[in-house]
Amino acid sequence: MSTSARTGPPGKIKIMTAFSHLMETKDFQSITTAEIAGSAGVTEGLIYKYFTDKKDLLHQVLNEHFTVFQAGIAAGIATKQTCIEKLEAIVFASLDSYAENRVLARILLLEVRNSLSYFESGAYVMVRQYARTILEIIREGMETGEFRPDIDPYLVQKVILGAIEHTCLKQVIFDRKIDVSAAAGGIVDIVFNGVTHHGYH
Amino acid sequence: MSTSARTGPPGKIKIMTAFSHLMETKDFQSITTAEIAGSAGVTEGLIYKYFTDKKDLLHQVLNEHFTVFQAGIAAGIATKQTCIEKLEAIVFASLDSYAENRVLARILLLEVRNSLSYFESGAYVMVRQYARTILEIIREGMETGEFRPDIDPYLVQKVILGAIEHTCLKQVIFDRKIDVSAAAGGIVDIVFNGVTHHGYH
DNA sequence: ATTTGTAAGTAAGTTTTACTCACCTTTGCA
DNA sequence: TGCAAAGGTGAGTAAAACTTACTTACAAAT
Repeated sequence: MSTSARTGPPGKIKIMTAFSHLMETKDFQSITTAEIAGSAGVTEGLIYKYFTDKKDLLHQVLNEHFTVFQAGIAAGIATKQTCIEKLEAIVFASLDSYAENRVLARILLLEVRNSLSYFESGAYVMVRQYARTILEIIREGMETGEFRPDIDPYLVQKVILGAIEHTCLKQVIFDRKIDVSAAAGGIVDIVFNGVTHHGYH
Repeated sequence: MSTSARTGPPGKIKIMTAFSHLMETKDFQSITTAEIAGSAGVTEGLIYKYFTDKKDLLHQVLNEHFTVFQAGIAAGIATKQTCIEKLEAIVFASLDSYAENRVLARILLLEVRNSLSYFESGAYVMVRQYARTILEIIREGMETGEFRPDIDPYLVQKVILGAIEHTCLKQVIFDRKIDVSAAAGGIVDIVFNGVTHHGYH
């Protein structure tokens, strides 16, 4: 939970932790640089010593949170053997991270997408890596025969990512709880088995 | 394509069309009120005669686009009989609308979520209605036996909505084309049939 | 020990931008 | 014809993001 900004001078760490804390209750737009500086106990100008932009601060804080997120995902799939189990673990770990870390979820799902600079940031590189991990598991599953050979792996990836994100969206926006187990189980059931009856093909 | 802001005085229409046009190439944040006014051929103050806020302008423009979107959805499902067909039509029509109207897609998928005022706007009421339509079709399908009775309809709704949105996301951000038919077909195939093999239950 | 170079931090601007307000102008209509 | 109301203007304001010139701490090298 607590932002461990190990790297950098104390001023930078104070700014990042203060900002991250403010993001728990307010949206990015309505947090002012004066507020960040005041809350961090530094002067406003110092922000621009370490961050090119207010948005750069946002992206660096996201980067930090996402690093922890990535580690959680990696730990979640480490012991799993089958691709089905791996994807289950990723869905669960993702939902769990968003549920546990609302700042991460809010930044990633609500705040960064609107500006192009995000897609040039280091944080986005990590997000791409995360998405690629999912894609590769799907591909592997198609090779091993766990998954149908006639599906488009990119599309499956998008369905899974979209399902994860959309499941959290309302909860993140309105500060509601997420039943992680139920949601994760439900999502993988739908994506793996489909919603129609089968057995009579 | 062209924004038909039938309602209201000419100044209001000019502002909305100008803003909508600007949204094709720039993101909300980087469009200034001066730019909007200049592009519309009116004075800056007039914006605040018809819109409480810059964001209110965004929401009203979204409202307008979404009205057309809704009509497209309604037309898409009108002739369909089964729930499966209806959902297919909705997925197709949604993807098609986002592909055809990038401004709608960008506002809805990238720009509005970050502020709470959106969720109090009239545009959001329409979006909720759209989501509810999907939910009701799923429920109906469960009753008729088209869909499994043991699924969570809310979750299915979120998977479908998430899949639609995430499929468009990259394309909307990076201005790429969407193969609507392929994507729609792929999504419904995954959600209806699942990605694993079946027949041996 | 003194110099020196650099990183950390400050404080007072500047500029931009969303938004306001007092004031004109046109138009329908009693 | 008068006049209220709606449409529209333009100068001004406040706030917030960002700059810049400056000071302080501090480590290493001479």
